[in-house]
Amino acid sequence: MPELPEVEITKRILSKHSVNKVIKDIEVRNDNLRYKVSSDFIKIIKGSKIKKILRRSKYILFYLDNNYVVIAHLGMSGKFLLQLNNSNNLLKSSFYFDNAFSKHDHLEFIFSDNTKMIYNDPRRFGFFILDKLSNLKKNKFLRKLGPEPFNKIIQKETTNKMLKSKKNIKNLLMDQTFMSGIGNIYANEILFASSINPNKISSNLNNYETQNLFKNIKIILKKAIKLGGSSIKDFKYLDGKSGKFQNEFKVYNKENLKCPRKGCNGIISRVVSVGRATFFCIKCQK
DNA sequence: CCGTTAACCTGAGAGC
DNA sequence: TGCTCTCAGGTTAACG
Repeated sequence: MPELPEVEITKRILSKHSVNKVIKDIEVRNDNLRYKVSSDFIKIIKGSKIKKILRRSKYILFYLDNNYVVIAHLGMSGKFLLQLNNSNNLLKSSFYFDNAFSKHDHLEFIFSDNTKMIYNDPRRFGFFILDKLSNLKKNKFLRKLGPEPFNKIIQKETTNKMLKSKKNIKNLLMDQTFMSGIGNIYANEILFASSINPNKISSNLNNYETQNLFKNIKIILKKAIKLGGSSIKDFKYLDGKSGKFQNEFKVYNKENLKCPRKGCNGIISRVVSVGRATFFCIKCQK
């Protein structure tokens, strides 16, 4: 489902409702996620309190008071639902399908105040693993992640890496070891904003293009977070509201439409690169 | 080491 | 209606 902005929004909403709650019990309805939910998952978590929830790249980290951290990834279709005490309805506090499929509610975290946090994931590409707080930096998944896009001090180092890469720039942006958090939608939108052709080989970018690209990475992601992320298909969040950034898409899913750039009357093309739909204007993205 | 491909999985929508 | 086909916000093992 989600890229950095959507995961950030999910994290914020979960933080608001689940921090400082004690996990009374966990019901694992289906442990067959991308990685099998470990057999001691319940044992270790049960009775602990969620101290804080952070995001790293597209991962959500639940810091427990027993020195363990739950590392969750939402894959393509994962989402959280919250069931609050004072309501019979699920608070639509994360991305969900309107006709939520209870058959894909795989994990249910039951808090001591009887509110619930449910993990729903039709495609089951998401996963939950546990690690000790002291081991977090060495964690198999977290250790290979590239820097967060908002990290100011890494730009020089990242630029050097970019100028050495023979990958095309779109695939590089989506490479989580290069920089973490950008997925298919935002890679397309960032490159349009930067007037760079997604097929351009990274090492061929000039100084202006790299500077401009870094600037637009921050602008686009910040704007997306501000607008509550992108809700495509019928994903919604927070009391049934949708994210609003999908209304700002310039090229994603805009095949054959007119290029929205002022003065450019090109047509948006769709090509497939590394198995992912790539949208761009051949006229103004060089 | 590097870059690309296939695979993991379910559901929606298009076309017949 | 129902079948088949394609596509979907991600990651990674395996391959050349």
